[in-house]
Amino acid sequence: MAAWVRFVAVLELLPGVLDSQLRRDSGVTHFEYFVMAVLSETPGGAMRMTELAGATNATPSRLSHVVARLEERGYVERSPCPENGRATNARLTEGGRAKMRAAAPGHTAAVRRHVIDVLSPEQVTQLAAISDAILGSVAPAGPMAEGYRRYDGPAGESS
Amino acid sequence: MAAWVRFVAVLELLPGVLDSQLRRDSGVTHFEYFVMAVLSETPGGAMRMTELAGATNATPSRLSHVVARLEERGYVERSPCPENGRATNARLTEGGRAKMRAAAPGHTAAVRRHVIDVLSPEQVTQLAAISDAILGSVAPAGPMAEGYRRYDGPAGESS
DNA sequence: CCGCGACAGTTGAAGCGACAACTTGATTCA
DNA sequence: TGAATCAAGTTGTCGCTTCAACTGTCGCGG
Repeated sequence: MAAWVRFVAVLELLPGVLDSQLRRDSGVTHFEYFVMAVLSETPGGAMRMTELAGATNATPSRLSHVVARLEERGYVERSPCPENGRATNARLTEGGRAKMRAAAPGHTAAVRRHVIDVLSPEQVTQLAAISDAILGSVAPAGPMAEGYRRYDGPAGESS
Repeated sequence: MAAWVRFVAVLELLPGVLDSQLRRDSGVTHFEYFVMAVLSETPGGAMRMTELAGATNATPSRLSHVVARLEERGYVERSPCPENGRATNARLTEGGRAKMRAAAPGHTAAVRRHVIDVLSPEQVTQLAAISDAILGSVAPAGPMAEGYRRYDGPAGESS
């Protein structure tokens, strides 16, 4: 029970801290940053909306709103998929890539300072296993099933 | 960084799952439930707003809005503090207590199903320690007291 | 006694996310 | 072929959180 109360506090506070840092320093939310980070790591530079929604653990609706805002600011471009008339491809623009380059150092520093650096290497490993276990019970019941699994294999370079 | 990506997914998905369960089964949000839970555990049954904000990791503004909604629904009552004219005491009503009794079983079951039961006892202990460490860097003045700050500026080294 | 700053809490506007309804393109099958 | 069905996204609305500004109170120095 004590563990749960502390964990709830983390769930409540940490997103706000990360959001604040990115918004203050770079004018983007953490989720916007994460969306652009995922896009910046795709080989082709473009990704279909549903796939992007799965990779970012977002509902299609949320992703649509966010990408619309990012497009308005010139960080992302949307274009209808040639092969699939109902699909849409999202692609990071050069401006979006520049925004990422500018925002990444501050964000990674914040993540390290608030999470990674305060944990021992074993605790980081433990956190990965714990997160995995929780995701296993939460993701199937959540809005996005199986989406997080695309991060199972390789160790990504995001954030 | 693989650990971080998984943890971000948990931060993104878990609150939504808990919120959904409580909202669907009991018509309250997770934060509303948490506020009432803290109130229900106070010896006197009442608590100052600032103290309650600290205990629930919320900003004064957020707590004010939430308590106003809870008061409208008859779950909480506010009364000016006799000793301190500028302070306000929040107290759980009998209706609020009944709401808690009705909502608690489903919520604790959800917490167990999605978090506690999928972790080993050692992992629960590890999660408590990890949460504690993160809280230490995220809420420098401590979440149970005032002095809660959202972001205290860049202090780390950029890589 | 009065003014000034800090404290406790509230309020209103703006932004973001959830939910549901909708549009449009693909698929299935008789 | 053509209607029923499903999939991919989008949109509109509503509720919650945040931010800044505000009201009222306490404490203190002059």
